[in-house]
Amino acid sequence: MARLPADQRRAALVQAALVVIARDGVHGATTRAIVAEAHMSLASFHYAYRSRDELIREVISFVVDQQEAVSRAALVASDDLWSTVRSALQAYFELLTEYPEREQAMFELMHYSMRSPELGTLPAVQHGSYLTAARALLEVGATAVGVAWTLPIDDLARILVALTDGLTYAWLADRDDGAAGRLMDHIADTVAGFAVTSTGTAADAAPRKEARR
Amino acid sequence: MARLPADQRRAALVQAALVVIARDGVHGATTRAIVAEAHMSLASFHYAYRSRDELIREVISFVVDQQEAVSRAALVASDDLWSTVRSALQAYFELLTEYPEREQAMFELMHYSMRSPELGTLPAVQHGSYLTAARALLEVGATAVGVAWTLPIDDLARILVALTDGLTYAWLADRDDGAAGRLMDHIADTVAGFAVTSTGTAADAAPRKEARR
DNA sequence: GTCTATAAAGTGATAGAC
DNA sequence: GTCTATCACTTTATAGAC
Repeated sequence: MARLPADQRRAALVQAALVVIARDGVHGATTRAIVAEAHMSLASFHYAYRSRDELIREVISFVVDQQEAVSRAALVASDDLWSTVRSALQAYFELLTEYPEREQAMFELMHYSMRSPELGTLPAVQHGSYLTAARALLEVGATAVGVAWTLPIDDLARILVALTDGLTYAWLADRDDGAAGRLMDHIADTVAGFAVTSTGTAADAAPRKEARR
Repeated sequence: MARLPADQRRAALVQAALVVIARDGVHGATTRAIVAEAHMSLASFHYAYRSRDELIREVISFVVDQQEAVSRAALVASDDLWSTVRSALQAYFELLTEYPEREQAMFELMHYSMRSPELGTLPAVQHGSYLTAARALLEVGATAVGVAWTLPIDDLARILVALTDGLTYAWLADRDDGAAGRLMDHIADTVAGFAVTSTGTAADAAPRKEARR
């Protein structure tokens, strides 16, 4: 194996670990499986990392940071609020259906952190980053369409995250695309239902609302 | 160790496994840890079960069945729909805060099943039982108060389950009781918002709705 | 820095005495 | 039916040659 600077080797191991975790779960992400994925020897692993836990810790930190960056880039405001939310959800859902193992890996990493006394603080950070991303989406959507929220944006962000987590969990369990679509419609309804036009009072920023049912 | 009929020994091992999984996670639920919890020898385990996986499979079946029974018993209709939903959520939430490890164990068991080709069908079953429980709650609540739903009850059940999963997940991550309470208020709002009085047309079965915000 | 070889401990499962 | 003792294997981590 070529000689690599330590930090570059560490980065390669983090990437390999992500692949293995997505494929085999956190449980299957042994040091041997990871170094095989990275085409390294077992000793090289312990040259770069003191222990397996130290690597897993860095994997979690990495996905938290990355998560924040990705969701920030996914914000593209449509012409109306409902469509903005709905298409953002659709984009996420398509990512989910294309790489289900990846989303499942996120859940598993979170549960792993919760079990580790040393990593116990990371789930709150990870969830906080989801809330931050949701708030950013809501802010962009609101200013783009010119509406305000009828409840604290932190509360609305939490509702949005809860619904999205539930959507992910349900789809991972039963893979029902149709039900997922109807659930996403409802999520857009919910968000749009909390909007009022800045000037007027009613919430006609949502073209779809709960009609057609 | 006393001589036990096989099925009784199997039941004891399932219970012990649940304790260990709640305490140490699915990963920590080794055969040795489980028999220690059950005060048995390692050989007794393999006398009752062919393999560890066979036990885990039965553990999952057990929690799915139990889950269905528990939620069926928790249905006590209040005077109005909003309160019925809200108090059912509160009861669940208090269970969650008292035994967080138990709820986390449910999630972990589900993820474990998803990774196992042999157990791959169980997550859909487990999720289906959640949906069934939610539908039962909605039916009891509706008939007790005399309302009908403005969308298919299966869709509403899915919304309810998604929100509850999201509630659980968020609280496990950040342990924010206040935010959880506000989220439960919103869930009750959502459900009540889909109700219409059987005679009239408006949905004044909900005393709280989205007001006071 | 990178490798092979190996230590030390843990795992699921089984043999065989009682 | 229940036990102790042990097999065969995998795990993380390290020693030491190069």
